[in-house]
Amino acid sequence: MRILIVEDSEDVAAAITAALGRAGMACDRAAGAREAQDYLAAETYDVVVLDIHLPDGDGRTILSDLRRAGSRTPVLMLTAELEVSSRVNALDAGADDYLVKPFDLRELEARVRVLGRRGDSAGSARISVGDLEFDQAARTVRIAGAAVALTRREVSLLGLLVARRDRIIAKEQILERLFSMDEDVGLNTVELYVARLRKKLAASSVSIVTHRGLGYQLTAPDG
Amino acid sequence: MRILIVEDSEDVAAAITAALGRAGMACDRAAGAREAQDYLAAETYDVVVLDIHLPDGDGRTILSDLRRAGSRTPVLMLTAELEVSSRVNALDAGADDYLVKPFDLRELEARVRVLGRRGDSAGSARISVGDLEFDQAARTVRIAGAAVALTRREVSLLGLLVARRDRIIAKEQILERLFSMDEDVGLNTVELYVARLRKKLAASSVSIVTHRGLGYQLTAPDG
DNA sequence: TCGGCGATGACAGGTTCGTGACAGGTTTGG
DNA sequence: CCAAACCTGTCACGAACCTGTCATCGCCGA
Repeated sequence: MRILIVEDSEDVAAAITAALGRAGMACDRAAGAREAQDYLAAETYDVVVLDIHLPDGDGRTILSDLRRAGSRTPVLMLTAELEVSSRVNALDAGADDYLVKPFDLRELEARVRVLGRRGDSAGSARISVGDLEFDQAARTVRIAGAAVALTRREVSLLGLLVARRDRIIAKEQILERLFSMDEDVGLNTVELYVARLRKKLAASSVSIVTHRGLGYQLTAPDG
Repeated sequence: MRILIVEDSEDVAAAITAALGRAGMACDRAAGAREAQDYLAAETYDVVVLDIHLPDGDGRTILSDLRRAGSRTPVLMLTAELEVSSRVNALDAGADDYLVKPFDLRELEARVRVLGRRGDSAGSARISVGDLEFDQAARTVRIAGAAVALTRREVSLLGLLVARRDRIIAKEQILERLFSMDEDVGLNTVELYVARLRKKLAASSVSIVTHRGLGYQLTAPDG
């Protein structure tokens, strides 16, 4: 899951990045309105976390520009004000959700996850494919009921594959969803994690199929 | 378990904090309505103890705001009035329980504990995992029938783990549930208590598994 | 058969955890 | 009221583990 955080405060941005990163989301951070516009033009994000107050502009402007451009990317607004008016403003401008500062990081994480799921058609937090059960919230994986130990990155990768089962995902897409911008990582890394995941899922009925030049695909027999 | 106490009287608040603290609950205190709103926006609580009479507003207002915002956090109201009307008011506004002042602190503790359990899916006050029995009310732990001496913090930690057995709990989550706002404690402390708990539970069949970068998980063989 | 993409073992670096020792604070018991 | 015992949280250091790069080899498709 790829997240853009638009927030001028260094500390707040770092805290959000850390929390979401721990939840397996790849976060890019823009410190201002202009930077945010650039990122949004260059990349596709699953969710945008947008501070309403920015040094070089208003978050609502970014939001309405984004919507005018036809983007439906879910946006969660951060507002410092408690007034009803500002939250009505935010929702009117096209935000999907809002949080009032100061907020609980876990709540932010939960809401971001909810928004991120909106994009996928997969609704539930617990998904089964073949004899494999994937619990997104608990970040646990079971094969025929038996727990499998995965690392953070492996869980993230499996989450991607499970969310788009039977569909082919390009390696570049996986890279983008797994790593943030400032993690300069080679494409080979994706192959590596696919290999590691395959090894750990060897006992399962699902398998990760390679499509040369296209990407990877998670499949289950009869599925 | 994380508790918010909204009470203007210094003495009463201190007494409640002490009593609940002794029972292993991490308590924050808000002296007024405004402060309460801020806390509620910033943190997630397992239970809110809410005085109906506040210097800068009515507790029922806070409550109905909270419910309108979609929160299901259990709320226990404190009321000085004996009339039926006020208790109906409280429950109508969305309170889960109420107590009439003056009240017995032990009764308050018991009711708060009951409300706290509502949030976890774990219904009973006595839970067993493997050969381990955990009694939340008495705060006692037994391994195959033999009592184990745990400190307050150790019991709280174990309670968290037991309530979410088999699920992975992030270290940050544990920290938030174990300590209140004004206890500024490092993440390392969680690791420490996990270590201490492991030592004391060495004789048990359950074990606390570390998932690097993800959190801890309580497991029992065959289950 | 050839070119190139993907798979995989080995490894170094960095991060996260585990744990003993210690100091401050609190409770307990006399 | 004092002292002893105990609970608490910090620090520091070492160990374990995760991560990503490299290099090599296999395998697919043309």
